Amino acid sequence: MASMNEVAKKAGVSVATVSRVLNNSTNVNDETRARILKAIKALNYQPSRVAKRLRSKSVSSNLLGVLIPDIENPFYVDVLRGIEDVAYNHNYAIIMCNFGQDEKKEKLYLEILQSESIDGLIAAPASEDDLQLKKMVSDGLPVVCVDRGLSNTEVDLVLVNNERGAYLAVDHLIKRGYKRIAYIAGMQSIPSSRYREMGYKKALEDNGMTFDETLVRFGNSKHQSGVELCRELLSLPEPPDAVFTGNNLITLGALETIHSQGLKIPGDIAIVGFDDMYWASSLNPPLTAVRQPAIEIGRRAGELLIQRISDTKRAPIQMMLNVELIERSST
Amino acid sequence: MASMNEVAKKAGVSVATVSRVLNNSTNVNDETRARILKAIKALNYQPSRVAKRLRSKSVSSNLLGVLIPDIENPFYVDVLRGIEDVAYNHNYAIIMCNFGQDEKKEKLYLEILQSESIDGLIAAPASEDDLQLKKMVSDGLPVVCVDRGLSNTEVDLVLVNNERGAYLAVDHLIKRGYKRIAYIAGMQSIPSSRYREMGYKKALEDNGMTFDETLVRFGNSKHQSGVELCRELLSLPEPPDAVFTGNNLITLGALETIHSQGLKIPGDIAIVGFDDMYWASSLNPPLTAVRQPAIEIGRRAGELLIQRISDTKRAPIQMMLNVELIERSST
DNA sequence: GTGAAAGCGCTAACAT
DNA sequence: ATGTTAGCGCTTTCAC
Repeated sequence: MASMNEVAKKAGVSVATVSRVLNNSTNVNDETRARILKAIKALNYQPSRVAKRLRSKSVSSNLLGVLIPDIENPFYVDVLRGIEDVAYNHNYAIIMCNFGQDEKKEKLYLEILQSESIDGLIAAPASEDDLQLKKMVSDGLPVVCVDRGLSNTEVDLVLVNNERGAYLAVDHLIKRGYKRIAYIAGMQSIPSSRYREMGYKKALEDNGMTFDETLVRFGNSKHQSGVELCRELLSLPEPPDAVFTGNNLITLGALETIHSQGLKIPGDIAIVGFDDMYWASSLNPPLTAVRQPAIEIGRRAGELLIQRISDTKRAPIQMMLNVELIERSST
Repeated sequence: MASMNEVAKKAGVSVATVSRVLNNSTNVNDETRARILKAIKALNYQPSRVAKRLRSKSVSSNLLGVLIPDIENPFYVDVLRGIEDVAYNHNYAIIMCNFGQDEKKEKLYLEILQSESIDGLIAAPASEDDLQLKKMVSDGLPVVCVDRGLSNTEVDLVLVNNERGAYLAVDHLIKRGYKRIAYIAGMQSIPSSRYREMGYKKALEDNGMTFDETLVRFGNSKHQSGVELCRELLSLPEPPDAVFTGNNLITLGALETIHSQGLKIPGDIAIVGFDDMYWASSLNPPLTAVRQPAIEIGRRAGELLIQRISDTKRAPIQMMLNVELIERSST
């Protein structure tokens, strides 16, 4: 890789001038610029983003960090796509860190990200009380959270009205006549799991139904937890007649259990999941689900971040996007 | 962020010594080391990976690039997870670039990756003739390809026997009595699409069936192409009685079309897809599919890459992993 | 066993 | 309009 020095030599100018044509581009003779451009072309020169980043924290070095809990979850894949969309348009590269719901891994990744001198970070932290992340925020790193925020810390945040989404799902189930509605939740430490629980309870309450705590189970947000918790629920003396699942992966897991037991949906048991998938209509049966606009969440987060990078002072904003219930045939 | 200089000052030594305890760790007085370690702790010091990278190409700076065609495709997500697994274990961070089957985007990403001074790259290039990537390889960047290689260029490559996978699928269909078997392929420029076509043809031939070119359609490897090409096929004067789909996304798209037309699977039409998904048993109907060990592909590629980084000379190796046909109920 | 100093590729004063 | 130079944080000779 040719360096700026070589370009300068070839064009018979100093590195400063080369840097000028590459950046501000003001104040440089047309003829000189042409010569430099020619040298750049000839040497196939590409500026080193690394040197640039090392040199100045002040100037944007075009690197973003993305920290997500589980790349297996299609929801986060979509969020990622949204982010990537805007990153690409602004010439940012992305360091992607998937911590797989593992806090130790998250910690290491946060360190790496910091050590890489990223310009900004989009994160869905494992916990609201993540000290390390909080510190990075207070140290001035531009951060925007998605899906979950940080307690007692002002950060940009984009998410969805989780309580409302759950309410929609459970209320729908009740209106269809289901009486024993279970909730298979994700990790209890994740705020969205708890907001969804609130929506679940509220729907029960508003419809004059009593809350039965044996019907709600928290897991680890992964596929396998859906499989197992659903199995537990079904083997209850008085099993549920409907289940509301806390995310994509759990839904798929629960479906697996239900099918393996030869149960009919919705004849024997109904199901509505949090998180829609475009192929949900090809599931058996077509799945009724609460849809979050995942790609848009990612896009908004990306825009917010890029904006914050250039304006560190702006007050943190919190965007709550709409959810909707997509009714298909599983209820 | 504290710098090495500050640590040195605090410990009353020179940066060289600090660097020593951080790296080789040879030849440094125990008492001095203790003092330095203490200073590091006190300042919460973390070495800058950026400075390290800038300083020496010789020493590993722990950054890997991953270039994939489509993060929406669960196959690549799994490959990515495999890579990430081994990267994490070796303290490498990953710059993830998803070019979405767009060659222009791929080009830009390749430039960025180079400019970031990555230690190595895992790529599934858009084309076998990717000049830019070939150049990076010949310039000495450690590269391992997954899913698709590079023509006339020696690179490590890990993939699957695509021809065999397709053969398995189509032969299975024929043995079940299907007569008009269509193939909805991905992009024709992707080698795997063509190898799968070869397997398709071979199975036909081995079973004494004639090849009908109206039954094979190439698309862009995305979901929508599955939807549309399946629709075209179904509206043929003499529609197929079975379809073999070229990847995950296409399968889901085809399923969507079949369901929307109210057709029964496998009564009206059978389907077997390339690429299995763990939730394929929850599809309607449970899908028969050719399984590639995606996570393992990623893991192997990661190992190969890390190995190559430390030994640039080793002869390129090509790993072909096994595929298997998972029979469920869609045929 | 430890320090001084050069230099990786770049930007940003400051000079001219 | 262009050049000189310091310095970002680190590794690595070469001295001592």
